[in-house]
Amino acid sequence: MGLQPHSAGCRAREILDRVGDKWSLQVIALLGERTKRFTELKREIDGISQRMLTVTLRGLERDGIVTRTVYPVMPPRVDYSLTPLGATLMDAANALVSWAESHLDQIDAARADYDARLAETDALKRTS
Amino acid sequence: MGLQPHSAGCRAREILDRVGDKWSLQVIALLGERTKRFTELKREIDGISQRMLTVTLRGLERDGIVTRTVYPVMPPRVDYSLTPLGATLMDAANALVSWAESHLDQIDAARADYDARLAETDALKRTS
DNA sequence: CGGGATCCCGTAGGATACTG
DNA sequence: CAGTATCCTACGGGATCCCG
Repeated sequence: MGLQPHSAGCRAREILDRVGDKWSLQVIALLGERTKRFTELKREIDGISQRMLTVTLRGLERDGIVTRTVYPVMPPRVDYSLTPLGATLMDAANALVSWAESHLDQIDAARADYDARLAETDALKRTS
Repeated sequence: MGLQPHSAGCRAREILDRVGDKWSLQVIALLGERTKRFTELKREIDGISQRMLTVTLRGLERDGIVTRTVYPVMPPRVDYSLTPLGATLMDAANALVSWAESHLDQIDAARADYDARLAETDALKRTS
């Protein structure tokens, strides 16, 4: 189970192909709170275009992660919510988010360190 | 903690920016087995170009997730291995991989269902 | 309001050739 | 062996306009 040699690559790929894009996890997170409308999501996700919100929601709906409910009224009203499957996905994603919250500072430190060493190396090259 | 409303979006983004790319998780998975050489990784990761393996490894090294050890011999020899930080990331990623293993069939089913309904709807349109 | 249709661009990433 | 250097293309995704 888990990150195994042979199967891991492809399985990990498959899931990242679905939720590894720019917006899916944010949509899932917000729908995890409660059912929301299109405009509500758009307002809460900073920087998303309506096109990408539509595309993202369609993809999640197709994968059975969110449900889409259309009310035939004027003006139109569409509700989105997480399916049970979507809820389990959100739980799994939490592990990564938690990891991020507790280790991102270490990554930032490692980066700064790496960049500093690199700059130093480059400086030596220019001297020679 | 976890996938929370406001912080979730950005935190989730930050981690996906680092491991959400096409190859990082596979590299991490393989280095989780043991220390490996460049060519070894290239041989085991199907479809990766040497350019992308280099780029991926550099990024992971910069983020403190893998270490790079160069032996000054001819021909060159470079070993890569997971850092402790990288090991914790691998553990976290396992949650997603496990989820994938147990739910990907549900997603495939949902997709087939969605596509079938869509084709049906389109057929009706063409009739009218 | 909740999209669909177009146009457009930046960039991730593949193929290939060269090097210490 | 383990890269680096170019070149080039596919596609994710933004901006804009239109429509029921």
